[in-house]
Amino acid sequence: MKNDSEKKLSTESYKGVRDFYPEDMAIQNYIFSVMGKVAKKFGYQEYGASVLEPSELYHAKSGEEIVNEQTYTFLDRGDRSVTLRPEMTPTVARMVANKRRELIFPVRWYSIPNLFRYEKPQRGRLREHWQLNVDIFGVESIQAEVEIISVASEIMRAYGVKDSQFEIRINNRKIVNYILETLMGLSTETAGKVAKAIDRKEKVSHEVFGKMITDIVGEKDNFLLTLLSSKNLEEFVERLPEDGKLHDGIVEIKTLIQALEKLGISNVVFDQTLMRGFDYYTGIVFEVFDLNPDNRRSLFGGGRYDDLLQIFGEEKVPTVGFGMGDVTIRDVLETYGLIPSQKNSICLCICTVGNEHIDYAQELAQKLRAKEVSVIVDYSGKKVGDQIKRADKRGIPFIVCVGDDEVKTGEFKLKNLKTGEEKIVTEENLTSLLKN
RNA sequence: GUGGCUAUGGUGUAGCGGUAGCACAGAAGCCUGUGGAGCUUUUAGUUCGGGUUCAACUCCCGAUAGUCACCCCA
Repeated sequence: MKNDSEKKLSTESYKGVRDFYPEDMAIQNYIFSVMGKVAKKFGYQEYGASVLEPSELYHAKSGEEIVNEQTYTFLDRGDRSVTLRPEMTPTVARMVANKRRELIFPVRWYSIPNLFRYEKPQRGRLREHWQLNVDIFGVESIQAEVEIISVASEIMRAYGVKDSQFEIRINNRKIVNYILETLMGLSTETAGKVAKAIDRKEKVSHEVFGKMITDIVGEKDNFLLTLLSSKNLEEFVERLPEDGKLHDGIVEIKTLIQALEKLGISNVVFDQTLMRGFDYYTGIVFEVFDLNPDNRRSLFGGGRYDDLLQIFGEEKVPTVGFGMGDVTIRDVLETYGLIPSQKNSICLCICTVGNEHIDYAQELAQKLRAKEVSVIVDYSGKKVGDQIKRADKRGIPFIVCVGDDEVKTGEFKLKNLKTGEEKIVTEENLTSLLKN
């Protein structure tokens, strides 16, 4: 029981998470439905899993720091360490590894899980978000990249974003890794730092970037700096030394660009500074980039990670996939004005004139519902004018009034609240009119 | 995690060391079988906790939340 000294409960949601009121939920559902529709069209099947995973799953792949400081991790009552999933990839890798011998490869799967990270929230970076994950397992050839990038492109188009409004940037981690580790002889750790620096190249000035590299490598490296400043793929290739491994990497990029071009996807560009984080990518990486002049930014991306299932002691399974966050895409759709207005799911409001007809109205409503019409009854007892006003405010397209006359004759005046138009109808043709 | 900025009815906003205004939204009515306008009435607020002061929404400190930059970005 409450008393005056008791503090009122806050109506705010938990820090960093969102409430979805019906209007927001409708948008969220729209965003998800487009994702699902496109993924299914490409033959991807939906899967799901619990938000809870044993913490070890992330220790195996991610660094200790990320697991300890940026996840929701706690002990359950049986002293097991549990983590709210911060990403879906380990989960899906686990699921694939678990059924490795039963699955028919290539496996095409998608999911739209909610993910958690324990971070200081700010705009566009919350503690809970949803992310479409699309992955294809078991394809070694570049066709997997062609397919996955097609899915990504098709989703953007399905939202109504024009090809001219975004571009797909691609790079090949094979080339970068080979240059850093084999040609330059850097340790895996140092190469990682350089990769991260390269990823930031676009954000900092030439001088600062040069200094960043010099600081990590220990001396000024003109070869790397020149290579990274290449304006296009041709220039990049010219500056590369003759080497079979590098050649293979370049061929992959060229093949991919040509194959996508043939599929009508021509907004693909090579970007030697694209890194996509660091850890598990082993080949082609890509990123969908918003070309909006006011707000040029990376929207989402993915790539090839062939070594992932190894943490489960399984042999490698070549995999290509991407993740697409709901917050970013929602922002883009808002910016471009691409969120369709949501239709009210309620089709009819039955207004009651006098309380004695409420039962009749309820029965009528029930008959209409049996025919799949969404209908509510206004049994407030307020004046008809008020009932209509409320129905209109709710965005309900049609009303009928039920009073003495209607009960007697069985005829109703169906009123369209948008146009104000009224039609006299019987109970039978009420359904057919409302279904249109 | 580090630093900056912000916090006023449900929403959006004024204001001042001395009685917190406005607009929209909500409720009631003008109008007991047909709405969208108008008018009238009305509900509702200084994020929380300390401090300075005769007096704090205002100044100071702390907490919380939001936001921006950095860090990180699975």
